[in-house]
Amino acid sequence: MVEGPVTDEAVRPAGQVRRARVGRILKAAERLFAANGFEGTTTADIAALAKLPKANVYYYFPTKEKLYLAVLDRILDLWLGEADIWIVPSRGPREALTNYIRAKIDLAREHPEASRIYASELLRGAPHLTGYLHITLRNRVMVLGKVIDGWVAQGLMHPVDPVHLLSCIWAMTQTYADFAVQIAAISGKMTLDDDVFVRATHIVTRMVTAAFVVEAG
Amino acid sequence: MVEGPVTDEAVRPAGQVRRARVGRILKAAERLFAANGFEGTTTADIAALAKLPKANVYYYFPTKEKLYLAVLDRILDLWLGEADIWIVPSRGPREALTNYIRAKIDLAREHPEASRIYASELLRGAPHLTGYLHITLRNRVMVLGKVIDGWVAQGLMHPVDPVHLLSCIWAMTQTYADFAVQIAAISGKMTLDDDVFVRATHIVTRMVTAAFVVEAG
DNA sequence: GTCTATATAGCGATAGAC
DNA sequence: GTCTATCGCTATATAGAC
Repeated sequence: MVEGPVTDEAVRPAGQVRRARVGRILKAAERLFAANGFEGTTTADIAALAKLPKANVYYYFPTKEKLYLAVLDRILDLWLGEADIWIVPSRGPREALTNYIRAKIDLAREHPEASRIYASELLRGAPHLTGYLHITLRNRVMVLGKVIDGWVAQGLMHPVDPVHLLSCIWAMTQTYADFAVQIAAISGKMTLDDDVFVRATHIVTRMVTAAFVVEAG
Repeated sequence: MVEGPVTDEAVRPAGQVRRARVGRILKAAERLFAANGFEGTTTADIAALAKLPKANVYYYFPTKEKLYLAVLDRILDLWLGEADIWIVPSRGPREALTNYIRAKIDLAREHPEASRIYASELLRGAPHLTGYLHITLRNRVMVLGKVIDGWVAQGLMHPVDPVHLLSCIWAMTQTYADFAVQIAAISGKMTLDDDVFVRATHIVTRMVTAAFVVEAG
């Protein structure tokens, strides 16, 4: 209470070290959880990849599970990010869906490890995502569904169940992250290159628009 | 060497016990690996679910990994099973793809745990499936691709890269097994009922045929 | 062939020096 | 705030009785 700035000056430099190390730990954890799953990853591995002593990891994250939840939180922020902004009534369904699909494919290409952790969580029955799935995501789907229903009512789209349409779009776009090794194998490639993502964007867009977007004119 | 049937009679009943127990172990292991992953499943859990002492599991399967590989082998047999028979030149693409998609959705509904174990394996980079992916599956895709290319050459289909078409079909059909909890959550259901699978079959078929099958007449 | 009892290793987590 | 050394537990795997 004596001097205001004291605590600030004492805390801020330490806070920067903290931020940097927490960031390193989260990044290492994301890589390893994506590659090996929760139980398949050891805290020693995470510490080694982050180039920190193991006990230091426990200083910032009291348990392995808390660390995992922190990783998951960042992923949900990504997931709830930009793509949805395209689905608004003012755009036609063709433009909206085209851009939405492009955004989702970009996400799969730029954050494949995030996608894999999310997929792992769903495969296991999503024990840490019940609130997210039943409240946050469900509300999002209902909002997007209203927009789609509106286009249907205007005769711009053929009738379609938004839940299934969105599930299929997510499945197709995320498969290029989650199952990349299978797609690479059947393509005879070692890894997915830009060409694959360009073609993926086209084919997914084509399937969705051909099936549900009413021809103009 | 004294009597021929002796060994037969001595061995066959034992062999039947063996088959029954091995079957119980494999079934329990499949359930648990699907729910918890390889590292998340303990041999004690498997033994308990199979209602056998733990050491008995080790009698039939020398290591946990060998047991996992046995489970995986059964899944690959399922995966390489019936669906592909629909993709033959003599049928038109509409009939072929419609039945192929129906078969894949049926597989997802009837064997969701198998699908989840396979998905887990791909997520981890498929360390146990390199031969399957690069040889067996790749050959299958090349055979199916030839049929599709043939339909394109005949003007029955619009040009399409078979690798992407198949990847998208697999993604959409398997998502109803792998990510069932997400689809249930956004639908406001506790579990996926028959209605969901019927709609799924329709929407996936519609997307594929609308985009790539040339209109008859 | 079957099962109990146990060896051994590796992991999550912590105590305590600095 | 940071790190070394270590604890306690759990899980795979086995030895050996029946």
